Amino acid sequence: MLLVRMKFLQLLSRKPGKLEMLFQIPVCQKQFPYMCLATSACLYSKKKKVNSYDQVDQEKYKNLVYSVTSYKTSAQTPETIFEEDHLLYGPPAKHRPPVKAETKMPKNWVPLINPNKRIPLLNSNSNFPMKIALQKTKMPSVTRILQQTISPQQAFYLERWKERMIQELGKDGFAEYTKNLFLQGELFHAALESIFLPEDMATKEQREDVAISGYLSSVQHVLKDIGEVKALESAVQHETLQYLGLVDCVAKYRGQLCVIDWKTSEKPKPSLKNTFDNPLQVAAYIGAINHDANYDFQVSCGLIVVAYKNGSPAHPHFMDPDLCSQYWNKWLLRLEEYMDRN
DNA sequence: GGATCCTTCTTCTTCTTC
Repeated sequence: MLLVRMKFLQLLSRKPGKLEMLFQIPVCQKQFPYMCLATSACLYSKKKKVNSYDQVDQEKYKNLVYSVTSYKTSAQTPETIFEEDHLLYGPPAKHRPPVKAETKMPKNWVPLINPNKRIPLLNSNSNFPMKIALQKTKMPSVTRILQQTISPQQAFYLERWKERMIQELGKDGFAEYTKNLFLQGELFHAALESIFLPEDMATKEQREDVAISGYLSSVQHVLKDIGEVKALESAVQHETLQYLGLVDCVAKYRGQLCVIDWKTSEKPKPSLKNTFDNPLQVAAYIGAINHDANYDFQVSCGLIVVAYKNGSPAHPHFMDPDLCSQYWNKWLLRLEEYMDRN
């Protein structure tokens, strides 16, 4: 045992950054209780007096030392912190098995598709897309609800990322960086809007913006599959569930009517799973449109298009009605959580 | 005209080797 510990200390002195890394306090200390090297030091001093190594659970501490020496901060996740914690302190007193998300159902379930909506036989066959302005109401918005009910795990990774970025860029540098990202997203949206609007309605100053030309070429192959644009940047509200949002675009994608969300991204997002809460956002908009009397149609599909700055082909993630229903249930749970808290 | 709102983004395990 002594040998193992000495080896451990040697290792620490060999790798100068290691000790600091071990003591680095994570952001969400409450949610992810942290192991502390003091445990080991404390044991050591005790052991000096008692001198009874035989009583020590050799296997347990061998594992502990191994876990301490083999983990790096970059590999730290809520799971690994839990694991280390478990190794040190044993199972938590009040341990409940995690509830499976798919078995959890919202208390107040409302269908995604509105069974009572009457669709006119002859749709208002107007050439230009709908654009309803936001009303001033007390209703919470989709993004606000999603932001305020983010999972502890997502919050942990986001906060960690933010801290690292600030360390690298400084507070002002990081603010500048975020501002730029937002601006690109906004410019990209504006450019798409003028592409979809009939020529006479589009803004005259259609100057080729260098900042977003990459995103636009990234999305070219998807644009070919888009038609019959029915709404652009239009406000939607769910009349029974009482939330609102601003829908990017409602149009047909390969013949199917979709709520479309255009995203700009620095990292590739080749799968829907990479888009975090975006599918919930889309499902929320679909439900809202279907329960909003301003719209004389219903939508049952979604599309998330992830565009890239360097112009490489965007990833279109199509959400069929079944997938939309699954995310609709997840959204209802988040909405419920928000409403319970507010 | 100023303040507020909705969005706009950001996360995701690693490596021991030719």
